[in-house]
Amino acid sequence: MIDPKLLRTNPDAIRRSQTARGESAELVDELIAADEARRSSIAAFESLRAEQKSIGKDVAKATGDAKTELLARTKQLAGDVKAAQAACDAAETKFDELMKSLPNLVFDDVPLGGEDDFKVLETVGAPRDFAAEGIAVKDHLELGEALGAIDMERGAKVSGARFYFLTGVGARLEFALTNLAVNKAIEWGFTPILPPALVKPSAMDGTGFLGQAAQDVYYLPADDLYLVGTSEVALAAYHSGEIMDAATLPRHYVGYSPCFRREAGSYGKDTRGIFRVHWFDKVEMFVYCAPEQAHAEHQKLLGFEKDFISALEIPFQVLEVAAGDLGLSAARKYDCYGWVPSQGKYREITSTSNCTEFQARRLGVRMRESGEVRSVATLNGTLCAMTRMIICLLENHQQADGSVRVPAALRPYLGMDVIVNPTPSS
RNA sequence: GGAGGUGUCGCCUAGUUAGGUCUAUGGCGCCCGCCUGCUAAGCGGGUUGAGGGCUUCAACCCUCUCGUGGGUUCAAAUCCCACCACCUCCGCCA
Repeated sequence: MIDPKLLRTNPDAIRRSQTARGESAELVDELIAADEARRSSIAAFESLRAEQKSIGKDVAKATGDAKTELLARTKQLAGDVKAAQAACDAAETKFDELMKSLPNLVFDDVPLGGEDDFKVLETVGAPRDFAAEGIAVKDHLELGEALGAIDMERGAKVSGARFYFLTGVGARLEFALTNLAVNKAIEWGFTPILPPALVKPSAMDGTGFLGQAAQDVYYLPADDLYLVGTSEVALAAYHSGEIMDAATLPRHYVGYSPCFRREAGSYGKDTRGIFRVHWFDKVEMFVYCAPEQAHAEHQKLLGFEKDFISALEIPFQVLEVAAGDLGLSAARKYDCYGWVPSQGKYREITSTSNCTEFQARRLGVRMRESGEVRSVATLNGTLCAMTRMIICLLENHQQADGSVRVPAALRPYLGMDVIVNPTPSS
């Protein structure tokens, strides 16, 4: 949720943001009307309530006829108050609903346009010239199956399409990546957290995943719980309803959790291997900070992502996502796209968003600074999404004989310099 | 899953049996002042929180707030219902 005061102080800023996102600006006028209705109904209720309260005290003191008389008056008042309260609730509910459907304010310098209008900020490293090395590029699935690392067939047998087993060195790769990522994050000052992967509707909604993204979310009706699509959800809701001392900000958390995505609407897209799956594990960074610190924190998160990808020696590009492709909560988003040799292109492996106060306001996360209370800003960023990182590792570091070179940073964690074909087995 | 208990303003706590100055008691802590070589102790005063209004600031005003949400009533911390969290015991379980 954005700051409702903006409706009165600077509605044009909201209109501009809506236009940049390619969404209707009419919502702003609806909101202004709803805000006015809400405010006047509150004022009406409050004055009635004040009268009722003061008469109530007289009743307590009065006796005999005077009391009977007062009681008759208060009875009338009670009905009016009840009606005013109902009107008030209705107006508030309507306003809140509209307000919740309004996406975050996009920063003015975010590139305009949609999915394909991202801006490439930087290219780091260069793809290998496999042809010059005389290597026929294999994709991650071919490599992974040969190495006994990935088992898609049994994934489908047990759980269905877009499920997989990581086996042997595949499983070890995930453990190694997880430990490398978490250890790096700890060095950077993050507090590691293992968050729950099932959350209440309030957590899901507060982080903005129940809007247009709702059809991509797994829901357990018997328990009224959602499976998270990212640990961001639980990490953001972690401090919900709390007021934090400003001196304790910024707070850096690094979470590790499974991520569940229905991938509705992506049928037929990226169907091979583990690129687009219903479940994967991810190490995620999350930051709570004062709004004025948010931009600097965002740059830091991006820096950490670049550091991690670089350590794994994956060529990549840094993109700034266009306004029309931002989620509900983000005011700005950077993606890192890693090189996927078998596809001959860069594909998304990390994403970091500055959500400013949008999520914090929905979740009631605030800070107290010299007596003043206001919303914090939240930011999130992928450190390591396992499946996609494994794809990049296998493909970029494959060698002519089908083995895979292990980048130096990962060797101590994986315990090997090169991943070679195991002795054949079923 | 079954049985019982608990939830009050930072922490502890009185109030719930008979609904009404509860505009919530007291202690601890904290803040200000006095006193005092310094500190401690002592003495006096202040201290629920949130949202909104007004405003240069301060002051001030309003609403909400006794786990949450409903209900009864002129009036609810107090009565009724539902839910949530925690604790104890039983059962089940990695």
